Amino acid sequence: MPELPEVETIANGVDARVRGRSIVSVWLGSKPEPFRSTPAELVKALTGSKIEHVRRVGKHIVVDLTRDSAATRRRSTAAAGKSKPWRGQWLVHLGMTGRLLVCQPDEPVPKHTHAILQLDDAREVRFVDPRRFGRLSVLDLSAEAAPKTGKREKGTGSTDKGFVGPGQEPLDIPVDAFRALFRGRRTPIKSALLNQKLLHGVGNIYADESLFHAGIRPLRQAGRLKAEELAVLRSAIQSVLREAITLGGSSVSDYVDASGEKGFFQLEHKVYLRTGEPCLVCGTPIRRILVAGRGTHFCPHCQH
DNA sequence: CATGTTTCCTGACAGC
DNA sequence: TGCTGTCAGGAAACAT
Repeated sequence: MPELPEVETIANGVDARVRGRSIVSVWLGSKPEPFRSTPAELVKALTGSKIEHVRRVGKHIVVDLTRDSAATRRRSTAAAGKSKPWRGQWLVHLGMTGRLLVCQPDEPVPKHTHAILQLDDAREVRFVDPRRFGRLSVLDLSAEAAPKTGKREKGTGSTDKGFVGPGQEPLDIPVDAFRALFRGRRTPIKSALLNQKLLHGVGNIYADESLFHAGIRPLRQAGRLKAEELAVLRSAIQSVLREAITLGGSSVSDYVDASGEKGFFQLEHKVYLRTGEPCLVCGTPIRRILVAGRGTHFCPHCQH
């Protein structure tokens, strides 16, 4: 399942392949689940737009778009010659099984393809998602300034600067801010790590792996961890995520990057999906419990 | 507000 | 072989 390292790998791969290209046409499938914006809004924002940049924010892929206002919009009544380009963003969340692929047009279109963007060099960006937990949406950043109150960002973290995600970036957060996230929380630290409104980007695999590296049990109350333990946990999260990015992510399930390549971090997993197998540090069998409805793996000897 | 529980989906896999 | 039942899990909706 795509978490921060997988999304980063995919976003970088797509960026390298399509940056600077324009979207000629858009096809959307008939299943409604993947569309967080309406199909009309998606088509309107994407068609004719230029892809300026593809990057990761939390677990989202953010595609920055521009379009010359003069070219496609009705002639602006005000300032005739010098209209600013329209700006928008395409947000892609891959959910559990989503893929964002850059393909040649003659490659067969797999089942569960929900969106195809045709580029000006004839290649296609395809969104494929069998389980349909993924989500596509668009933001109109040019319109953002005018509507004052009313539609706030409602936790999705969109501002006039565009999408900033629901929480803090695990790789950037200072240690004091990291500690503050968990202050007073009674929920298990594993649950808190999965809460995207606190840190965004960490999912089930990297929560378990980080807690193992930090030597902290997943059921410890988040607000009762010592300052030193939280500092260690933050470092563990960052080193695990960076290592995973370096290796191209974890290919469990059917994850592949933008060109269909698998990652290799799954070979480095110390606890995830190793239930009953010996801990690689002490040999104690890895235990599996359920926390926040998620399979949770830990070493009862190494983690306290 | 904080926290826990249910729901959405399909593919994979166990068991018969 | 092929059917049925179970399960996984991100995030939002819903319940407490």
